[in-house]
Amino acid sequence: MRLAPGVGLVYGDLAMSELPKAYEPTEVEKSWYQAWLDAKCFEADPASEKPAYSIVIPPPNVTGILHLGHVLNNTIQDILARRARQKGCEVLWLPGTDHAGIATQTKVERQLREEEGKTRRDIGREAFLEKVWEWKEKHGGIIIKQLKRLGCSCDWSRERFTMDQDYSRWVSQVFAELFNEGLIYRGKRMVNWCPVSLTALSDEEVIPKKQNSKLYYLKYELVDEPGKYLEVATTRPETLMGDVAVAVNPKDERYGKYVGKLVRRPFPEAEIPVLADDHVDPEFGTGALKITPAHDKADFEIGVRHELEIIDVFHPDGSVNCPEVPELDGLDRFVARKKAAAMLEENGLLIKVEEHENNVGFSERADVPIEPRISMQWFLRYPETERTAKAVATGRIQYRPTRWAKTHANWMDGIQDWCVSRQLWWGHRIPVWYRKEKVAALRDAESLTLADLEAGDLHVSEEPPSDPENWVQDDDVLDTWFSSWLWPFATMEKPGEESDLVKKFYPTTDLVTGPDIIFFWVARMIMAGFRFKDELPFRNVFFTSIIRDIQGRKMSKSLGNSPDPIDLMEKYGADGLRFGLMRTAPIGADLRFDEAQIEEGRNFANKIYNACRFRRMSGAEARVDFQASSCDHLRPYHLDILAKCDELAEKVEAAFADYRFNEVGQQLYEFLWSEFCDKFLEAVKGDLREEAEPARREATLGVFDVVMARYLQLLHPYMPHLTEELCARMGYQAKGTFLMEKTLPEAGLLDGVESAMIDDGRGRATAVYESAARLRNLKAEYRLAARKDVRFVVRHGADWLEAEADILALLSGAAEVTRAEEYQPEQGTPGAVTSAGEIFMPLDGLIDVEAEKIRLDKEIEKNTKEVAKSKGKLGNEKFIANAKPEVVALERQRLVEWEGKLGQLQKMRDNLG
RNA sequence: GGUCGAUUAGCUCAGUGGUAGAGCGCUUGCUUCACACGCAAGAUGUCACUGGUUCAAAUCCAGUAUCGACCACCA
Repeated sequence: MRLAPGVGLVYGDLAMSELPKAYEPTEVEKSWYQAWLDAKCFEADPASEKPAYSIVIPPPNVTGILHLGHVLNNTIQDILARRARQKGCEVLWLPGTDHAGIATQTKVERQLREEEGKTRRDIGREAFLEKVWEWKEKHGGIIIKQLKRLGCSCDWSRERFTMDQDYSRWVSQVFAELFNEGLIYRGKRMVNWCPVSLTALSDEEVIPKKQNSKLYYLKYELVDEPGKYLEVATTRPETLMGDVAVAVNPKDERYGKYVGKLVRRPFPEAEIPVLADDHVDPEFGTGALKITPAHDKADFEIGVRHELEIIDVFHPDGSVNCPEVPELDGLDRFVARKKAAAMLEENGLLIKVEEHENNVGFSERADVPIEPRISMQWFLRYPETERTAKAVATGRIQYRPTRWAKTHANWMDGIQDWCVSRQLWWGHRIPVWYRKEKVAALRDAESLTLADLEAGDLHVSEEPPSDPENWVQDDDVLDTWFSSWLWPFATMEKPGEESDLVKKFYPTTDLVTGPDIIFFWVARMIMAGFRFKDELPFRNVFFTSIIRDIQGRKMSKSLGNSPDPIDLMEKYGADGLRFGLMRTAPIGADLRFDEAQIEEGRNFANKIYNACRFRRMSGAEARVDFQASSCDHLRPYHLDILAKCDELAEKVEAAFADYRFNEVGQQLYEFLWSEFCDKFLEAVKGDLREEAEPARREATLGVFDVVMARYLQLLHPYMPHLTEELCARMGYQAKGTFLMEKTLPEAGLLDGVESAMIDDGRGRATAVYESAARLRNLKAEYRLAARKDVRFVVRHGADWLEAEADILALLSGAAEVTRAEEYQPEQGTPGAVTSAGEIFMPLDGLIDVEAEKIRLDKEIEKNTKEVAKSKGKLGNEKFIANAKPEVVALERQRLVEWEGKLGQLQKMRDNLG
């Protein structure tokens, strides 16, 4: 049965008291999400008068599936968005997905291989791209659906994709603009080449990994002095065919005499020079370095300095390309390594092999060692680096935690040009066309310049040439991040027109993302924002924790240690998952995921649900108009919980202001469980019975409702579905309206109530709660915890004792609590000194006098220690002089309490003889 | 090698000068008319180590150890 949104959404006409004992989130969550969508609650109105609040989602890979990192990240964004709505903002949370060049293409290629046994080249560019689009249509919606399941309040009417037509136009236009400015250029450079994906990669896509390698010591014969050798050490003997020199440090006295001489490269045989270069470390290996400019970044630079030849000995796929050495030609580079070493050994040129740990750069996607390789690529010299560095350094863009600003600064400091071209097909094709008859020359040109453009041989623009038959487009596509860096504004408007959306919502307010993509994305977005909108793209960046497994390992598919969030949601509810994760997620440190945390979230949802269920058993009509200031029957427990609720609102506000999401969660948890349920509800339980005095009953129902209604609103950003459900079901929210759209009132629940009355009530409530705990403890010590017939007798009781005696009895599980100032306890009667008075538990001889003596002695000892400690402090002149006045006052008060209690305990003890 | 971070109960984590905390787990007792996804009571800590500053340090400073991240790398 599906009713109108607002009331009885899921459980139909069942009264709350007839509901299942345990909260069942699944259906509730789905129904409310649909109700919000139907009512267009998430849609942003650029024409709104309200202050703007905006976030753009870090777009997940279009074919990706939800993992815990997404859950954490998007829950935080949803909390921010929902909280902003409650604070009266017009909220735009703009969602979308990223085409994720290599990742997606790799998946489709794998499918093609598995299903049809073909490669992308077999079917051609056009057919392949069709397949990718098909794949995107089929799998692209998954992560979006999963985000909806989580409860994300994104404006789905504005969902974007980095390969949408308008978005693509932005990418091309930006490319053309930067080319015209000379910031984008084409050149033959040493790049990180992935031999599996067959494309160049940016430095950021290379992951250094520690490897146990071998260091081969080999020797080159001196041409002039046959029989004499120069020894070198290398981890890569398979590149030997590309060696064009041996380098030594100019300061190295051992080798000075060899500089300028020739040595013999064994295969293919050649004479190569020995030269001096500062880069060489005399301490490492033999102090002599073989130079392979084609396959090592440092060697390449040495090669440039000494004008050496570049000999590429690999095919793009990493196999050896060296017909002169048929033994190695065609072998995979790792096979060739062993073979080359064996060949050296046969010739007596291998001296020794040592175990050696070194760092090898791996391709992020394909997870194989990258091959440094010379190739023709497009590069970008970053724009606006100074403004970007400054904006972060000065805090104009606020990084949280702030220490990431330093990481940002370090990267900006040593920033290298960005290789933006990829030899892939899935992505934004580089918007460069070569005139047909000149294409060969232009493609091989060492550089392309504006002169080529002016000569009409080159076309660089977001618009294809009008006479396409005369042109050939560049084969490469752009790095995925070359589109992502435009995300904050390219999602909001078409190129060349300022949209209402941008006017209202740009720059965005908060960005929530992982610190692992500061370089990939965050820093680049700032540069793009400055360059193309002349404005920073966001004001705050909140970096989330990285989620690890319980052993501290990164979550990864291959380890199988990454729980499926959908399973967790089915088991614990989306709200349970959200709350459990948020309550423990540390700010600024890694999070070790433990499913027990999520279970806690579910249990918490159940607790709230049951508190409401309990309330509903006492009548369906909600007292939403209840005013504490005009109620004559407020009891201490009412005042206490109302005050705590107001305090909660303040604490939550303060924690939100600092983005301390775990603290918000903790405060919400403690209030409901420890204060509201354990104390308040237990104290006023009797008032909810039908036979209770009507005025008391009304007051308690009223207080319950206003506190719960306010509480649910405060909790809403964390547990949106549950709170919406309960507000509807409890009648706190009028039919057809939504909690999620309700503004958070500024007024406190106790506004208008005299503060003296509040203080008096809270004092009593606190005394009752504390005393009850002390009495329960006393009962438990005498193994009477379960007995309900215990009577307590109070001496020197507080003046309000009679008024609260029934509650004290209820909370301590006693038959009654009575005042008797002249009471003389029998020898051995256990007792406790509490803020409500000296309370005895007469047991008519059941108690062992000696046992009670021991118990009291222990307590006296403890109190004596505290008194001594406190006296020591207060007797210290420097403490009095230096400590804050309130600290001293607190200490004085404490001492008085300890001393009073100690005296009373002492008297009790004396009575026992 | 450089930078940054972490080290608090068996576990996951709060706590940032002034009485060591939460949840889970553990022990004991409760089928108490909201909740066993629960209630009550309890045990468990040289706050990594060594110095220093201070009347007072888990908290501030310096150093040490261990773990981790990032950056740069010696082939």
